[in-house]
Amino acid sequence: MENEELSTEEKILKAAMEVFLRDGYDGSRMQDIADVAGINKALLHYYFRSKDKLFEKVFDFKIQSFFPQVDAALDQEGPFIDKITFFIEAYINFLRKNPFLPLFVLNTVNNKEKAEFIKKIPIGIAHKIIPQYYADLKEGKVRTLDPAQFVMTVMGMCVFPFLAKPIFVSMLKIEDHNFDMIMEARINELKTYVKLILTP
Amino acid sequence: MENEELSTEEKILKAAMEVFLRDGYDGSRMQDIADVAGINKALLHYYFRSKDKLFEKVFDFKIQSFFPQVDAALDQEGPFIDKITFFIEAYINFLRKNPFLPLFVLNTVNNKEKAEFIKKIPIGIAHKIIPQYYADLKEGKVRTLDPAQFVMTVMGMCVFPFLAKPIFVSMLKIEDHNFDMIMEARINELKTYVKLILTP
DNA sequence: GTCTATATAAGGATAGAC
DNA sequence: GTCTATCCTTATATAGAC
Repeated sequence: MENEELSTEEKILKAAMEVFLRDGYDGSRMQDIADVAGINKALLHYYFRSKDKLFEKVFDFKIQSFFPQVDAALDQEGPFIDKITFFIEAYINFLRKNPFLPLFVLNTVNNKEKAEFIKKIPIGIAHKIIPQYYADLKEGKVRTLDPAQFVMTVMGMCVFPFLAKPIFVSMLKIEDHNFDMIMEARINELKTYVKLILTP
Repeated sequence: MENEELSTEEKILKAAMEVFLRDGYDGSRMQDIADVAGINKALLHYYFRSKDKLFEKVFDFKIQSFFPQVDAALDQEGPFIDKITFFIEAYINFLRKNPFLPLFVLNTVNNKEKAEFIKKIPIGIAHKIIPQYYADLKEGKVRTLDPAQFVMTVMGMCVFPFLAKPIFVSMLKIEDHNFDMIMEARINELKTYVKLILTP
């Protein structure tokens, strides 16, 4: 809580990220954000005018730390299988540090008031990945499958445990602090899965 | 809209399901539910006392139509691989008819006010599936892997496209009505994937 | 820039007539 | 059981002093 060095605007943004990600837009209160920031409610409006505008700033910031970083894993040269395994590692390691982000993003794009936020999401994965798949297919390096289905599968394998963490913690009877270890181990488990799926 | 035959209580429940599943607990308004039900707000409280109580009824009802039906796929005898492929088919076909249910459940169990609702979820899959996996492993019928990780994977493969539907519709540039066709095709695609992962 | 006090609106819940 | 009218709390937003 070394907020001493942050400007008021930064303190507000930091607090807003914490509260919006934890409670969602509808479940968040401006008063809660002010409390976490250690300032009063009026200042939120002084800096950001409205709850909507503050939320949009938080969403923009989080999106920019999310998709580009993970998509970058797809940018380097190499065979399709390598790109995918690299993506899995980057994605899960990012989620281990940002476990609430997936539900936050999914709620936003599924919210009828916020549906146009989908435009803010830079969805590079399909474009970057699918041509590479077909190139490798021609060379016999990968099995025949539907690359769109495969992309959905890989993303789901990575993200879902973070979304359903309370259910898995309860179902598998694990301690909360064990969860991160399981996610770390999951990286290699998923690499094995995708190699089995992709190798002809 | 043949609500004529329904009792008032049933009309309210039906409307509450629609609104709570679409907008979430925090995003839902008692007035919206009353409007959808075609009655006035006071009647909601007459029948269900409070928003919390109404929500709990909706959650209970949906959970009872969800987990038991899908878990039942795991109950019949047979090899592990067959159970999994049967589960995939039952699960995806259920989700095609209930596309909003996953986000609704995940938001509920991740909501700090509703976290104890996790106890209502009958999580049979781990108990039913993991012993069967080890039995088949001894007979050399399945590859060595971590069954807990595998369960998370299968669930994620099935559920995630429904959670992220707006993103995939945008990313893959598909029409909204094509989505269901893709999910239908997904059943066989996923059956192939799990066979590749599981077969020694 | 930061605070306290307050305006204004929204939404859950209830009272009371029919 | 069903309605209209209203209460009361909560929450966003603003006014104005410092």
